[in-house]
Amino acid sequence: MDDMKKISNSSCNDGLLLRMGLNDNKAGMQGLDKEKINKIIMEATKGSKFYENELKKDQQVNQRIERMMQLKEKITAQQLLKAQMQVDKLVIELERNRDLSSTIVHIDMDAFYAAVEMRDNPELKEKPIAVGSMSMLSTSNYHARRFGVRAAMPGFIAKRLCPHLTIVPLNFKKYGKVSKEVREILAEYDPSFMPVGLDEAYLNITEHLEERLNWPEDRRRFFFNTESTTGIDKDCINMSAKFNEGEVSSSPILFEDNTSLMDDNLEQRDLSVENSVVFGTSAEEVVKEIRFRIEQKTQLTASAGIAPNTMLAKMCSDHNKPNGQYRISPERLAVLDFLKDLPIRKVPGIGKVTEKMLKALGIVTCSELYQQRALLSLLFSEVSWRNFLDISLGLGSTHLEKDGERKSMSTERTFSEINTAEDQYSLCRELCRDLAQDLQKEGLKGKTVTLKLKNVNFEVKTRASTVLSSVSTEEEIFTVAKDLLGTEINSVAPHPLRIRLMGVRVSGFLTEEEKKYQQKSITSFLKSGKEIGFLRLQPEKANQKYFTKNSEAHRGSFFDQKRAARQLNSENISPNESRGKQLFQDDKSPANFMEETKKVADLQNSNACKIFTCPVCFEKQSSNNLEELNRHIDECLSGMCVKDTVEISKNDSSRENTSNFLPQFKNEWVVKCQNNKTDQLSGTDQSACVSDSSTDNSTERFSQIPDKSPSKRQPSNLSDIARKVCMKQCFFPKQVSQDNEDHFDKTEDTEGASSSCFFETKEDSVLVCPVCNSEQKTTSLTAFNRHVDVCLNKGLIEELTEKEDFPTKTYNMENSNSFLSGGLSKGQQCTNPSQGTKSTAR
DNA sequence: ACATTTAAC
DNA sequence: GCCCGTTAAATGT
Repeated sequence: MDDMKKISNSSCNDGLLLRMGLNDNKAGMQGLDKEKINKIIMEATKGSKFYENELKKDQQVNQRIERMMQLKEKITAQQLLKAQMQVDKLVIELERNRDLSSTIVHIDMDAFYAAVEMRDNPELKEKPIAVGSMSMLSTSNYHARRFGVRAAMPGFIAKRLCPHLTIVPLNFKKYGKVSKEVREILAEYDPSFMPVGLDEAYLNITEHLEERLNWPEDRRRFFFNTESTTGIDKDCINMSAKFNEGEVSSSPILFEDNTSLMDDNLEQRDLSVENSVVFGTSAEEVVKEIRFRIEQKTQLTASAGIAPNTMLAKMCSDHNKPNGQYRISPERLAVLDFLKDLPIRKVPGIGKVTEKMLKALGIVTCSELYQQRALLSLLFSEVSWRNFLDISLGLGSTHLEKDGERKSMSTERTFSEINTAEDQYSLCRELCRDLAQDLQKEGLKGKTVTLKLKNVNFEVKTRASTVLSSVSTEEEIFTVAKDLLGTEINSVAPHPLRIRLMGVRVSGFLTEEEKKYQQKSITSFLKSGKEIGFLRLQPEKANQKYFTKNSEAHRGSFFDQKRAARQLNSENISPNESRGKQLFQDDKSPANFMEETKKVADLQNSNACKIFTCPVCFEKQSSNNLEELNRHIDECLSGMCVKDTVEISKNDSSRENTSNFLPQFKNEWVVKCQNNKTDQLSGTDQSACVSDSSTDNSTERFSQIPDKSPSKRQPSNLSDIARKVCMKQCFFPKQVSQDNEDHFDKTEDTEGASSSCFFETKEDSVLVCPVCNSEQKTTSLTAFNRHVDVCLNKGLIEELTEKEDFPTKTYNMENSNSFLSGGLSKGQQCTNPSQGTKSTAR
């Protein structure tokens, strides 16, 4: 299937058109020669919008090549020499680490979809067929290939090449079922084999080979399925017949590969038991066995490659297809010999464009690729030329890594021209609906929505937008996508946007930890929070702070639980008093939480409240939809976050306040801001953010004696409070453990009116440390703060060293700085250690 | 981070 | 008349 692909869209590239020829035309089955195929394709395609666009793309590639050639002209002999030395140093290193000890197998089903269709409908057996539609073919059988009918070719062109072509519609369910059958066999040889699509797989049979050496013969004996073999084309693909005829080692298709002569050609194949065959213990024998079993089980044939790494294995499976296998023995020279004259286009990862670019440099084969290694290192990016070097040395991955988490999900549709905005929006909504469904199936939520459009001239555009709160429902995705669509419609106005394809993608998925937080995020918070915040109490300052804090941090159940407990308490304790030590000793029981949850539910059902005052911007928000309100608050807060960051960089005193008191948080904060930057920050603001974090030396905090007058600690405005609140919430979850939970609860509670405790306390008073719970005589607020600070850090270390899933050293204070900056530089999601601690999510 | 391109099946 | 759908990664800005 894969080398049919190479022909796709390359009607102007005649070099590729006849690669696949099976020269043995059967009686009555005419094929077409290369010129004829080319001519027909050209006639069918020339002048079309599609073709025009192909030409345009081709021009772009040519320009790219031209730029490369200009770059090449400027390279001096000196530079080249230097590059040569550097690259060759690397080559030595690579050679030293060459690993030939693994045995990797690549299995590739022959013309898979077509073969399945032919199996299930004997009428098709002798005919040229293709699977797909008039607009696009997925694959074709070998009869059809003689006419130049390939995968990724539109059906209508295929029909011109081969008027008798039968086009069978796709039936993925069926292919999936067959694929599963094959995979069941493969799993026996490598339980962690790696499927690639429905018709391909990589296996690492290194272990199997070792075990197999001790296997008794009977364990390597397999029986013919006489039923399934009867219907198989004896001339071409019936392995069973070959075994039966005893021409096992001389079979022209299956065993023609020279490697089978190298190690086990003398092996006695035991056919003594009726209708059975015993396979040997070599890699070749294992692969023959696999292919035999696949055919017996599915009546379909497979090709296979055996080599020391995946790249070579894949190239090997292509070498003797269909229904053949090939092995590169695990020796350096065997590898290099295989590559010597191999066209680079045969290498997985080298596509049409790369081929063309390299050809412009006179590179066609892998050995030429090696010869030009120095030049390539000067013309291509590091990743590219290193990859080229690996290719030319025959290096590849020697183990199969299972594919990680999915990174995006999308859906797109091609249709006949749609040019009214109305239709486009409703189509967009439909796509969002489909995508939302798929996302929910996998429980995914993402932060980036990408809209893809292809206009009637086949020009493709993508537009993306990253939002603060992740999206997963139709409505949420559509909200973002429709804006993107609107922008595009406006950009061509007053002309209509004429499109033939639309797609929607969601990416930037939440990590597992983020998901946990998300489950009980702002929405659930406000559902419960509104009871005390919006219904019961006037939006006084203290409450505003409270909400700002809680809604901003999308943190989890810890806060929900604490909040619920506190709410009960708040009914007995007036918000303006007892924020000191008394509060620290309050009892919170799990039962309270349950009660509270129930209350919240009741409240929600009652739908009592319609007008809220936003605790951030103070504007009245009329809505009976909590989600909407939450979104508003979210936006308000994020806007404030950004403003505030700028403020931090400008206002030294406020920055010192925070960094002095709870230095850890600042990094958190910056991470948050960085994530928001494109929405709100200019470039300079961004850099302010980054430098802010990089200059924050967390080790200093222990030695540094803060010298801030209490008045300077006074929060000056709401955003200042919000910042503290935000930072604090990022911080607390990672410290929470069964034991000291309550202490933190108190701390958090205090934060609701934090100024009364930490900023307005008279000197010489006794304060209870919210961390260690001990009484601290404070001569100055600074001293008390310092104590809390040290306590917090101690707690942090203890907490984190208990967690097995995170390397302790990462959170060692001496290293925390580099850890945090490392996290920042990646620009990834919050790399806060709290993400890894289980204590935060219950 | 976004947009586009390349490559794969 | 008629040219897919989905994902990942590299590349350019």
